[in-house]
Amino acid sequence: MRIELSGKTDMQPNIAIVANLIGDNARAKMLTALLGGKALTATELALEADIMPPTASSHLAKLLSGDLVCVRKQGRHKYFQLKDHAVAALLEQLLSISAASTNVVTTGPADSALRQARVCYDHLAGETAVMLYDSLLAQQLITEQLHTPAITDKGVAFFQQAGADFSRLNAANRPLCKACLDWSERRSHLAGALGHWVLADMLNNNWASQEPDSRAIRFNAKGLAAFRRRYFT
Amino acid sequence: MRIELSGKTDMQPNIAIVANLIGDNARAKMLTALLGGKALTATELALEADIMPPTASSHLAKLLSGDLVCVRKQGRHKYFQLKDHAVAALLEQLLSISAASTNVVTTGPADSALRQARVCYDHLAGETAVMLYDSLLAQQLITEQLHTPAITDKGVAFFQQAGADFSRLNAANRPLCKACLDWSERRSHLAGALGHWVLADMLNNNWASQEPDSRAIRFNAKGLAAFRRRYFT
DNA sequence: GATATGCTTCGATGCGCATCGAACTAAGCG
DNA sequence: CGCTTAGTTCGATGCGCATCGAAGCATATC
Repeated sequence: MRIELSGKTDMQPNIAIVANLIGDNARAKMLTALLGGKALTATELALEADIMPPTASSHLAKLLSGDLVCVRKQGRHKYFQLKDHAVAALLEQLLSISAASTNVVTTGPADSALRQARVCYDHLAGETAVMLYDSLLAQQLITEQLHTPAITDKGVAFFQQAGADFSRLNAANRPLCKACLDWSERRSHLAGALGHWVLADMLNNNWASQEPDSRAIRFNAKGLAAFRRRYFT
Repeated sequence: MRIELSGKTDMQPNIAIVANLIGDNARAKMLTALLGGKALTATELALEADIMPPTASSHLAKLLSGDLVCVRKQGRHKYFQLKDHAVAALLEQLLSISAASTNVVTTGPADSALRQARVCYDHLAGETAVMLYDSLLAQQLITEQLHTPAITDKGVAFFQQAGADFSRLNAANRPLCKACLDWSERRSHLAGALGHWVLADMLNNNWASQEPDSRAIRFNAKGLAAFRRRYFT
């Protein structure tokens, strides 16, 4: 019969609470693994910290309630990442003091084609998709808040000129813009109706094709040029 | 004599060790007390942390071996202070995160005084310090690149005229100019040997004084005028 | 010397919490 | 509708460590 964290009676320095969260060996390993910027699943983090899944789960729950990490659910996976830049900065400070060596996690398969571009459900994923997402953000064709993207007026004009029919896109019973967490890059790429349109469009234009028996997308030379010309300033 | 901590065989993240040191709330209280910049004796720290001297002694031994504090012996007194600026910066980072997480209302007068001007280890922090930093930049007494400040020739002349002895400042085993991130303002202020000199100078001139049992700095009327006259065009 | 004060070491105690196995829920796959 | 995999909850266990009283040093003052 314990009082949960919400009922912390004494206003003790929360600095101790935060530090104590990082102060556990297993949790520290998880956090340093997350410092790479990539989102990792609970089991990957368990592996990284050399502990069993139940233990990891308990630790992650604490890190969540301590606002050091956040989580994005996707299917039966839960991807964890550092809450914000302040947490990352804090960890870097700690590292600079303790001068520790970090072991980096290697994510994703060795298949470089898959890594570069592939189909994710109905939209483009992989390194190319992540770069695309970043470029759309940089050109302010979309904006992002709390990992949820939205199209801008400028973006609507841009995609209309490219041939997108927003009356149909909006009619679809699904969000127009959605962020999907990339399997190999562990970063956001564009999903939703608009993400689907981008993929369908590039396939229709014969800029690229899907390899048989694979999710890999292979650009042809002319198509890659056209793709770049359109989306990368 | 124990060699436990010194004999950490595993190259596991020392980050956990350091964080764990801060993670105990008695130790956290001591460290935040030391963030005030004053060297404190073991018993004062025990009082600060609300523990008995034996407990404090044990904690201080750990903080020492963890290189978070250092000690100066004088007679039968032992004065403790934070080891270096990195430790102070780390603590401020922690404060900024834990302050954000709990975000209890309370913008009381005590808080606003702290927000305005306070001691950060050995230099001035808070709104006033941030404004000072900006003013020094605007007058080109210092320059900044990638968040690392440096003094200009004009700045050297300025501070020399104000009474600073650069032969001594440079002799100190620490950088002359350093940027410290302010937790309340989220912007840089001046640290390093020069930052220390500025604080020491204004205290010596009786422009301001440090409130007892607090990190807050309170200007008197004449001092504030003098401070403005010197640093703000 | 004697006495007081600052600090540390020692030993005993007890709470906190990290850990894991087993059982359970959730989400795909066929 | 089973089968597989991801993740969580639960209960039991045990180690770590913060804590304090009492005694031991050390350094002062008289």
